[in-house]
Amino acid sequence: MSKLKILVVDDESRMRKLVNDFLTKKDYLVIEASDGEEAMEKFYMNRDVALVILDVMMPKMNGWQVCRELRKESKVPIVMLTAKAEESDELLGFELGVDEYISKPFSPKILVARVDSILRRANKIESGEIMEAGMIKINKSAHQVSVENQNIDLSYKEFELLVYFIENKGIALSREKILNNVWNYDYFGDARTIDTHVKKLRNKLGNAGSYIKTIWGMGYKFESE
Amino acid sequence: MSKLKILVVDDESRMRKLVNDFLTKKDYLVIEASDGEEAMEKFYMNRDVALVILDVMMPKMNGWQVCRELRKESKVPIVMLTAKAEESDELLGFELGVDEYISKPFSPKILVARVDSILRRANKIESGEIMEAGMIKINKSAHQVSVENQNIDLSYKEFELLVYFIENKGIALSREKILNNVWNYDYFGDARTIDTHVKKLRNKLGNAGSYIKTIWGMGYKFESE
DNA sequence: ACAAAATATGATAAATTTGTGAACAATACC
DNA sequence: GGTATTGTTCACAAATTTATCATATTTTGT
Repeated sequence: MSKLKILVVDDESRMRKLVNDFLTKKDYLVIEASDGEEAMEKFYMNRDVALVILDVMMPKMNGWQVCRELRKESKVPIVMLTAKAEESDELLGFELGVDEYISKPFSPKILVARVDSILRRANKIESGEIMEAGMIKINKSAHQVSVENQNIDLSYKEFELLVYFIENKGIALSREKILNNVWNYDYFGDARTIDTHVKKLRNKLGNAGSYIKTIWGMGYKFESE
Repeated sequence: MSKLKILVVDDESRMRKLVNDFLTKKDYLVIEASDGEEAMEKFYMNRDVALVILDVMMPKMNGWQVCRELRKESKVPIVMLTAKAEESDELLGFELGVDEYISKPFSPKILVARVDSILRRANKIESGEIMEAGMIKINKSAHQVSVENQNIDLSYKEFELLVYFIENKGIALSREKILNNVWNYDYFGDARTIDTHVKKLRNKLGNAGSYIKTIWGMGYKFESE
């Protein structure tokens, strides 16, 4: 399996280097950004980022803002680094969907341990990596999908699309958003191509096809209940 | 959706009660156990436990042992409570597959926030902010509306209109204003169109339909009381 | 109570959006 | 190079939403 990408955002280069070193030692691939804007750019360019480490105090766009922006686009796990351990800050963080909250100064070992823990929990690391949604089971590493324990064949794009749907279940997804995430962000094709893929996917999924709901005038939504 | 079960394991009944109270307030169903053996028993009896909160220091079987036992059986998220904040302990915890590590004394609010966060991540909790107005609940990201906990289907325009009303509740809105905000600003149609949409909305909202008040000679106003 | 004005309602027409099948293009596979 | 598979585009039918209009009902001012 290829290395997992981690995006480290901090304005202090010393801090970035420290974190980078420890994570690299643990065989992660680290991408750095020195401010919020750069972070968002790098994130768009690296859609397969597995986790983001975010400093709260930064110029231009602070950590909370970056967090909010990221959450509009993605469920990627977020670890916040903060100087002061204010309880209200921490609560705000959890509301925004922060996954972990580490106050400076921290032990790099702990940081790495928490990163490991989050990624393990997010099933990004090894562990068969099986996603379930209703009667659909997906083995991501084996690129295998089953419905009611019956294996089905999906093409590459169909598979990607289904995974994206399931990773964002319960969320209404516009065609634009789907294009940006499942296709490359610089894809300029017709958004209606999604319709065709959805049709095929629904067909191949059989009974589970109805999990993909059409939201008229808006896009699609996956719901397994 | 039914309540999520949380198993709280601690030998101090005072602590159990404290945690229990806060979690119950947040609408979780709490099961208590006062030592490791009882914890395992209760866990076997309640296979649908969504999360375990575990004190480290306990007689008979300490927290680490319980953790190990649980991990043999299940991937249920585990939160460890510990008196001392020893780094080595924490590292051991992560190795054992502990999801979160909170050192005493802790703020109950933080505990609840972390529990929420873990369950949200585990996809047990529907994510996304929810707007409420009287008996109406709106999950904007899911593009879903419920009245008295019963989901209802709204068309795109109806949804937009309702959101606009609720975002401006208590404020009298002229037709012109509504057109400019819910329709495109360059829409030159009949303002009477709104009447029709309001009618449909009131209809679909059922009992909550009366929240949309007519202000004669002026427009409409949303009020949920 | 009555007329005038405004809103509610129901039916219907118009406009949009989506589903679908087929053609075409790109890519991977022998 | 040829063939099979996958991905994209397009056109048209089907589905759904939205706008319009005529009519009924309600409100207001006198």
